[in-house]
Amino acid sequence: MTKGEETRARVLDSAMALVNRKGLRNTSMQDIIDETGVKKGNLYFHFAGKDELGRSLIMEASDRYFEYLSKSITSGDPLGKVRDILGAVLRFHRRTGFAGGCIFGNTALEMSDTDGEYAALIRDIFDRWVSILAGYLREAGMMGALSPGIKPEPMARHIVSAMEGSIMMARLYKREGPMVECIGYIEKLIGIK
Amino acid sequence: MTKGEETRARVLDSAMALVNRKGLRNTSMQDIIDETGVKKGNLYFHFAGKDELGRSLIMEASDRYFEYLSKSITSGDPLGKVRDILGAVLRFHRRTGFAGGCIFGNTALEMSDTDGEYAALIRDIFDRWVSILAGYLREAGMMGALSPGIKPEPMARHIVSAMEGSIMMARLYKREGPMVECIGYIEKLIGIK
DNA sequence: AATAATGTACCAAACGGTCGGTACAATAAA
DNA sequence: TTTATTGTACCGACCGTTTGGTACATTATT
Repeated sequence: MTKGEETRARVLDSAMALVNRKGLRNTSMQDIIDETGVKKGNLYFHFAGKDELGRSLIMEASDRYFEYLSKSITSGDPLGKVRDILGAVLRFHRRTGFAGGCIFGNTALEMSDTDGEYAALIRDIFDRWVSILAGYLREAGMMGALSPGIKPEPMARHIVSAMEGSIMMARLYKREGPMVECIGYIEKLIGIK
Repeated sequence: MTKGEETRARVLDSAMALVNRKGLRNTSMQDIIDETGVKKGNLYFHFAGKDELGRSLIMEASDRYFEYLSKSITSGDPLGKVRDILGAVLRFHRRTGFAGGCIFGNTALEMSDTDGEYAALIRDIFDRWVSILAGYLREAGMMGALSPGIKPEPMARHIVSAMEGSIMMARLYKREGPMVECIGYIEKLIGIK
């Protein structure tokens, strides 16, 4: 790792924390400068502008997120894997004290009607999450483990959607209740327990 | 309605639309001036500042929203009333082409970690929505119409939370699917159909 | 006449971004 | 083995614009 790469990584790290807490638009280049100590000229040497920094940041966050999720899968059966994933999401937010919420959901709401590029980026991330869940649900369906009348694709979309809502509520109330309850109802729907 | 009241209402109207689409922080006083034609001095005569304008706006939006919801209830039985409400929410967002999303959810995500006053305001609105739904669910429970094992309060919280998630997704994908599916799964959970 | 409402001109601070220039290590040419 | 040349990394002053907000004179309304 060269000196430049290290600087870039440090910026991305700090920026991710800032954006998660304050949102993309409300995080200024100056905020990042203040927190990292990286000077303005250098910051613009590593990133073409705020837009590129923002996009790099979202992609980096998504890489880390999916790696974390896949590491958290320990069960053998498909519905167990779904449960592992939902549990991992809960643990992730519990660790942050429900501050910041989901950086993808936040950015989606912040940018989806004003910046099409960001919206497309976020859609890809959610699509990827949906397709992972749908895969496991389909597997469960073929094994007869899925509740009757539950279709994998729509259910997977609903899981992601409902979880995002619960993350938002957990953040707003600073309580884990909304996420715990959401996971419980999802498990009831797909037939876990 | 005096001329001043009319001006104030017009500002609130335009600002609501702008904030719904672009968010509170990304809507500038200048944006409101440009859209309403109201001059700067006049705007600051009617509102002490952006903060007061924002709070007035959220409260006005919540008044309109709950009035719209209560008007949409036509069923006699409690679960029918819940269904009426969810349908009204869907119709509301269908009418906007799923642009803007939920102004309360948007503001919650935008402000909850940086401005405690806004967070409290939004929590009150969601609490009110939850208590309306919980009341109907409790009624249904006493009539034996509610699915076994479903507790009114947590379920009501989950409904609001999941609906917010689905509104976010509907906005991001510009499709009604997420909301329609969400309503379907909620109805399945509480025992409608 | 009094007050409610509006218009115009201005302000300091913060914004994203650009600029010319420096420090230094690695390589190439003399 | 010096001496040029090059490329990466970094620095801080500065630019134009936008931000929320103020001051104050002017016009309508009661």
